Amino acid sequence: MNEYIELFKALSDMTRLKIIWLLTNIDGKICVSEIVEVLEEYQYNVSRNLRILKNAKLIEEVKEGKWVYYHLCPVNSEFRLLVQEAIKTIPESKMEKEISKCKWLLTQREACKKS
Amino acid sequence: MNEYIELFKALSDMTRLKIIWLLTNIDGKICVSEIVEVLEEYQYNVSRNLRILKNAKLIEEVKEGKWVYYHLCPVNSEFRLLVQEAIKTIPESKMEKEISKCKWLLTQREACKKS
DNA sequence: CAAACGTATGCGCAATAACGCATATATAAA
DNA sequence: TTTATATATGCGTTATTGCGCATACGTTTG
Repeated sequence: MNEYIELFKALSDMTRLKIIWLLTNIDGKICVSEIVEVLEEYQYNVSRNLRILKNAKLIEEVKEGKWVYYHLCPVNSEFRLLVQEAIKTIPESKMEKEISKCKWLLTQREACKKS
Repeated sequence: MNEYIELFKALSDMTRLKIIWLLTNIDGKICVSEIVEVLEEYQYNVSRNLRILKNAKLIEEVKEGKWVYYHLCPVNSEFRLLVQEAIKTIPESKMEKEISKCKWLLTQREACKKS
């Protein structure tokens, strides 16, 4: 049972749920400093919560130079799939400020690559 | 967002998840003393956790004489539906002892009514 | 190599949650 | 009306979690 408890515990924190919600909705990867800016949260808190999400096997990290990108783990069970679908139903209106800021950030990121 | 957090928090405790799992799987109501016997947990802990589940709007109570029966709340959102489906996928093997004992108890309850 | 940038983490404190115990309340049975 | 049964809850203690701060670590850039 502990895996389920750990998953629910990981999701029962505002910062962490927002991170997972972001990753679910942008359907891609995002790095620590981007999350920091999007959520307006201290870097050390974001890092710590990312670790908790990683331990709960919700996200995985990919290092790219001095950046660490995080993305959702591939779903490996019906249980996880349904929970992820549930999170997907959380309406954008509850996260409005964050998601718009995030989309802008991702645009910026693309712009950087091109220049 | 707080409603989602509260729901996940309610589910991130072993006793509470077991209670919800039981209610989901027996698809009916169950009273406090039955849960106490099934989960082999102190009565006051069961009562307290039932209150937390009730506050999270996961369960409702129905008083019948000196007994208080609890059952799942009717689902009122896509989110809640998916979470409930997720819990349904938690295999019986993880709760084997509890569910068999529970089924026996419910049989006993029926037998009591008839006699 | 030094400085700058991005990320992670150890430490200590404060808030919260869990739990054991005793007891209160409510209903039913004797 | 006393007693027994079922459930709930206040109190104090302990365990867990979250967070701010300082700082360490790793990579890149100058």
